Amino acid sequence: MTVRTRFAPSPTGYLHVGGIRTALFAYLVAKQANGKFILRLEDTDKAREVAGSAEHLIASLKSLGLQYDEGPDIGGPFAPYKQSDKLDSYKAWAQKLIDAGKAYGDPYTSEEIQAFREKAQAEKRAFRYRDHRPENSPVWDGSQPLRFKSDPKSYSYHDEVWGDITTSPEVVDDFILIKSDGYPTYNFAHIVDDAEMQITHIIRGQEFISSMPNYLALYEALGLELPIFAHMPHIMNDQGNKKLGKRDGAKDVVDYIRDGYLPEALDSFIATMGWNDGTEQEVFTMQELIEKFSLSRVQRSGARFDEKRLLWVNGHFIRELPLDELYKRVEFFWPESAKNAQAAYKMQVLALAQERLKTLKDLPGITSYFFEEPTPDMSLIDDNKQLKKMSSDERSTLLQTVHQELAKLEDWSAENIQNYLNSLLEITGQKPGILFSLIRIVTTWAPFSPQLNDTLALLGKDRTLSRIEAAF
RNA sequence: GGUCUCAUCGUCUAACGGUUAGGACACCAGGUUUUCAUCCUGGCAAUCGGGGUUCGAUUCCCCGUGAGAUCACCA
Repeated sequence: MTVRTRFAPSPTGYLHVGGIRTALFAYLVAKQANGKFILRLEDTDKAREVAGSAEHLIASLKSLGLQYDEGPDIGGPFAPYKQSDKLDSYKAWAQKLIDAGKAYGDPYTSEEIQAFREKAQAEKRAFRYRDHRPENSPVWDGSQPLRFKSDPKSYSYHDEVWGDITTSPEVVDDFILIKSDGYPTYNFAHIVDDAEMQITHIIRGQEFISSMPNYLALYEALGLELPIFAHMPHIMNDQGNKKLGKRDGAKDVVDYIRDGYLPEALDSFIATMGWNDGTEQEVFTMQELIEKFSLSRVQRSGARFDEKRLLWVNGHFIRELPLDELYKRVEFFWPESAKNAQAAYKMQVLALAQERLKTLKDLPGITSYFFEEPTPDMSLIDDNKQLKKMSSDERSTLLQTVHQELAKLEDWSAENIQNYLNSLLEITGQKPGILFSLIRIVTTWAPFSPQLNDTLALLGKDRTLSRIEAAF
């Protein structure tokens, strides 16, 4: 049997790392079994729907390389992949339940139900709809909610990450199958869809565990075979006291891409929050994730989101990238002033910047002086332990000597510059800490830069000399 | 409150009865004749508490404690 997993978000907003992790795991399970990964839009709550979010969800998945095999925009053998397009199908399944006496119309108004709920609360007992189940419910005409007629009993099932779970009878209740607006609830629709779409693994967030008894009751009533269940622990906010949510400022995953994070870094980082392969490997390529991932090694406790670690993983992947590949990735991250620069020159700049990048967005900050004349910042000299001791005259004299000597240099290669720089130490009688720092600062006016000889070589003789001269 | 669940360095985690409790991030120190980064070396740092079971518990059981999820005509 082909493994078929799905990611089934509701189009009510963006996707943060918690949501994308569920999608990633579902993707990995499908791919490692040579199966299919399906995207299904659960848009049954018209009030909460946010315009454009379906497109945004799709873009988010794609930006992390989670390409699905079937989905609302690309179709597939079980189309449509959008719940609002298949209302008739849910009605047909509901009818089976009605015919079997397993579903009935709910005669109460929501105010009445609210009153029941408050009464139960006041009496400090759990509210259950089925305690108020009407004797003779009206024939369901679609204008009232359709409820499932539950049979309180204990259920046992296996969860790939939580193991064997047994539920108690009191949590089974008469939940709503179809709302009075004609749309099915998640509780009903997802079961119908998963069955129709032949989904083999239900991989979703932990918040659904508590509803499992109701789902199990429904599978039973519908005569459906149980798929494999795997509930993912939540990713927690950085205080570790709550599941990560949009209210805590959980970022949209495409914002990470925009901020210069690599998709492969995000995938590796997200996968290793709550999962590891049992070895000491810390980062994984997508290919490795597909090979090594297993639901049974998914952690049961929620992991906290640690941005510092993400930053490290990202830097790691940036350094691993071949230069020409990195060049393609940074296309939109160059400083303004690099716009008209030659590709070959930019490539050389990038080579020096590569190991310094934590995110692609850092690029302008560490390369701008290769493309434009830097603005002198005297605090760099004043704050330097050694340089601040020199008078400006001494500094000026030293720079003039340096200028004079470097002007003689014919072969402006990094290697030759290094040799020459070394002899300059003898000529001037200065310590490297003073001489090299000074040259570095006046040629870049940046708090840090690559190795001096590389920097000067790339800057070229003319620019180097004129920047030194400007600092006399 | 009911139900379900979780608990190892600050953080992410390894250990499925026997280890000096391992790795990584972060942090600190040193090295790579200047800075930043990289890289290398070293350091700091953990089994929530209490009872059992066992020759031996991070690991199994019980009780606490703390934490999370959920209790909608939301998904």
